[in-house]
Amino acid sequence: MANISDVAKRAGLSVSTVSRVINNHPYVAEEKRDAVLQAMRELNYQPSAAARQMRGQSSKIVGVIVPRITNPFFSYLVDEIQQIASQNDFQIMIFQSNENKNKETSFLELLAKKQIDGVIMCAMEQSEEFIHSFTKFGPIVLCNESFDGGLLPTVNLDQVQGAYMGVKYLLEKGYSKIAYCTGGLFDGNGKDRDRNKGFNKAISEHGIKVNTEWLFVDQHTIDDGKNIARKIVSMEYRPDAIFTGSDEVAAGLIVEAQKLGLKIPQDLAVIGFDDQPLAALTAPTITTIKQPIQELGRETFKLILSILQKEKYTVDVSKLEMELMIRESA
Amino acid sequence: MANISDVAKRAGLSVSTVSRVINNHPYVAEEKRDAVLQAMRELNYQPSAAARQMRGQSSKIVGVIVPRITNPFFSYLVDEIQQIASQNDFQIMIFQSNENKNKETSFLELLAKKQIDGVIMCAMEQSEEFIHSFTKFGPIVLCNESFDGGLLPTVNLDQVQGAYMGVKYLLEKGYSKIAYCTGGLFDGNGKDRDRNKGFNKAISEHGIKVNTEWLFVDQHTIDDGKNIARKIVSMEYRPDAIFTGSDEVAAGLIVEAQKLGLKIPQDLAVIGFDDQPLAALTAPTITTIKQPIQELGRETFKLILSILQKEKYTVDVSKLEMELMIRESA
DNA sequence: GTGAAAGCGCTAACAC
DNA sequence: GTGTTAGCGCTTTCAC
Repeated sequence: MANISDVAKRAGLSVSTVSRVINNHPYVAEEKRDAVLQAMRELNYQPSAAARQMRGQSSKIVGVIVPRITNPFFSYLVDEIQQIASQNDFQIMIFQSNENKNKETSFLELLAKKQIDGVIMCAMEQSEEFIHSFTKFGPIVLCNESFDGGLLPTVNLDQVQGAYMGVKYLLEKGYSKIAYCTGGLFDGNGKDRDRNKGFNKAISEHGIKVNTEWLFVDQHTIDDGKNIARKIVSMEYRPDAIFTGSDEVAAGLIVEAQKLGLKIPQDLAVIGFDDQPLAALTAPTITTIKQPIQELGRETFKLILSILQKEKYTVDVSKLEMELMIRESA
Repeated sequence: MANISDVAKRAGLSVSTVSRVINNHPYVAEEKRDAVLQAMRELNYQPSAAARQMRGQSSKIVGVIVPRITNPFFSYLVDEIQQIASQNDFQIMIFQSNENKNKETSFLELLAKKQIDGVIMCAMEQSEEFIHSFTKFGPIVLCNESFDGGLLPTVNLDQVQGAYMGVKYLLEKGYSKIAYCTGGLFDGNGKDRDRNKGFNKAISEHGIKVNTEWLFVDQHTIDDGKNIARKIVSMEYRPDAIFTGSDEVAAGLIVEAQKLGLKIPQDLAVIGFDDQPLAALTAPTITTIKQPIQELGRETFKLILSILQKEKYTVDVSKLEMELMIRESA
């Protein structure tokens, strides 16, 4: 593999001139620039990323941490981030934390090792302080997640509004015995606390109370949804609607509930979250909250890019609105 | 950020000794090793990946090219590859070719730039010779795709058998007017040629002929499936079953065909491919061919790892069997 | 067993 | 405008 001095020799010039050409520096005579370009072509020269990194401290790679890439929300998000990164001449390195603290840490260490320039976190396991301590090695931006401390730059969708919108829709349609299901816990901190807030807001505005028996926490999968269906069917006093916080859970719930004799939405209205493709494929199709994934990905990447380039960038929040997709399940 | 000589100074030893410790070389006195380890800890030292790469020529990153990560088949495959890579202390870099030759090329160039050690290709756009020309920079392994030339090491599932299995099942159930849908073209070369072969084999063994009107090529998405449903409904002479080669296409087809008044499977039996989660969520649920994605990912990574480490590895083909998942749509 | 020193390929002062 | 050269942080001979 040819290196920079091979090119210099071939072009009859010095390595610095070659370097200038590679890096698009001004003040190189047109003809010499051409000579260098020609030599590069002839030798099939590719600058070594490793060497450049070592000098320039930049790898042109941004890391992206997701809980699991097989979750369509994240695969679409990663898709979007990758597209815009590639437009900006960056590669992305995807990492699945699998909700495991140590895995997350080992990935953050790539920042310290200078293998990546920055990290976009779409999931966090460690504490805010711990994660923040890695910012001395490079920028870390949170995507669709946040810490209360506000130590880290964040691009967030309005989850309060998302949940509020869905629950309010149910209430306005006349449902009043609303069950609620979340991927997190039903408390004031932790994951999905904003959605909890939105749910509570809609409920209390309507002057009704939360029935704690109808609260399902830490629910994520299709199978979780099926389990919920079984539980609901076995209840004496049943909810007439459920806000699930996940299309997968909603799908499993719908399939199983119908198998057990419930009519959707007559006996039980169901609202999902994300507007995944499957939401339009079940029978009945799923009414759901659509998150602006594309804009979320774009804004997040633009934000980290601006930090990397030491520019200022203000996230355009107006693009990040949730949308209620009304279908058949509610 | 501390570097190797900071560590050396702190430990009162030379950089070479530190380097030996980092790389687990023998012949380092126990106490000195401990001193080094201690100094590393105290300084919070992380060896610079860039510098190591430049010397050692290895980045511990394997690239993976997929057409699109949002396709569940590929997100599950990538998931699996990532898990096993991480067990072997490798990172993976995912790249979406989006069926675009230039994008593919720009990724292969990362090999030349030594940014990645090897490439797993789950999709190919350029010619076999062109891709093969990059192997002088590092190993390239094909995953679930192949070229006829056999220039590149490949891990393949038996697609002939997969399609044969599905079509034969339809024939044995008494369907005889079989439509066929493929993501590639219906020819002897190109993508999905093996599935075509399997389809032809089953059909001709049964002594029937292919009706070219019932052939749908280049079909991938849910919407494609819906279109096919409309076309079939508008036909005077309709097929009574269809092998789709994709769960997404099958799902779209099922939803739309029912909307148009067809009964599935009575009027039209449908077989998908992949056994994606959605196959169990539609009504009726989808009979489909399950590919051993996990094993495919594992074997592919093991193969490229063995080449990287200059060891011999023979792919265990017995693990790579397709499976017919019988549900309701056929 | 350990250390000194020569690079790996590149960039960026600095000198001309 | 262009060339010379000193490192970036690391590994690896080669002496000792």
